Amino acid sequence: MLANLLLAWFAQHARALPWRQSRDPYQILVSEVMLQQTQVDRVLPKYAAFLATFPNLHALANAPTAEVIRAWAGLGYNRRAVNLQRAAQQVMAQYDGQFPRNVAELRSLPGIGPYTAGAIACFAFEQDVVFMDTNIRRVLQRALVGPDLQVAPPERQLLEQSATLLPSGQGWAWNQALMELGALICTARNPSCAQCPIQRVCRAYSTATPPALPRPLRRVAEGQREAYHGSRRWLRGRIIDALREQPQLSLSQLGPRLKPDYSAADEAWLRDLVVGLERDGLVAMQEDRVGLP
DNA sequence: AAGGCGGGGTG
DNA sequence: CACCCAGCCTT
Repeated sequence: MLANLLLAWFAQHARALPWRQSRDPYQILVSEVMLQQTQVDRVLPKYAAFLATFPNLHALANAPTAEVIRAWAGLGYNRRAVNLQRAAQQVMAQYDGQFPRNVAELRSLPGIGPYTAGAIACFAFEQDVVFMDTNIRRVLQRALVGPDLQVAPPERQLLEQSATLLPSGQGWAWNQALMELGALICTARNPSCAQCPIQRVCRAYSTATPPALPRPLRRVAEGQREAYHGSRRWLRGRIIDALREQPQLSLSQLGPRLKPDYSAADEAWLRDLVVGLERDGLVAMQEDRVGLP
């Protein structure tokens, strides 16, 4: 019953997202990696541009890594760009350019974990496999367990239930629909239970507690708003951004772009950041100059 | 089992 | 501000 309700709703309300129109494993791979911890709305414009620049596996595998990192601007988690290209290169080298179809082999590619391997097997090759992401987890927990997300069943258990509920031959629609419901209706905050197609069979709905009262207004602490600004993560992002514009920079050129009062005494600090980026394959250093690889 | 990794949007 | 977002990798 749950599956029937969910799939009927999905057939009516699914967004026409570009990666849903494709079964090309390369295009699916690109979309899934971009969507790791990144919202659909932010991915959409980058996705089209990326595929225009790197239309197929061959183009991506053979591109300068610097170009791939540039195409990743605005998406965050820049290591994903490096791993995506390495995955493309590995498919070319180890699989003769033909994507492996099973989850275990997909899982061996860099940057492809349990979720993405399942998603490619399902969304590109239309296999009846189950996997977990933040939307599927929340939807299944609410529907099958109840409203309290604090008492989380083991991941394995939710996956088993998903596999049991999955209508044979419709894995693609089942997983897409779970994720779509989580994105549009069964949201983390303020879910739209009134519009929910599965409310009749949802444990969280039948035992739903009234919506929490609005939080008391916090005092706006203007002074201490920034914890992220100036952090290591932020600095790494600034370095990559600078190198997207300027192919090569010396440390003494780079430093002032991160820290207005940069001096020679800061070089060890800056070098540590650069070494970290180098280890991630995001920059290359030669002599005293830094650049995208 | 934790922490690191980007960046922007939302309540 | 705290939280959220189609996770993955290293330690």
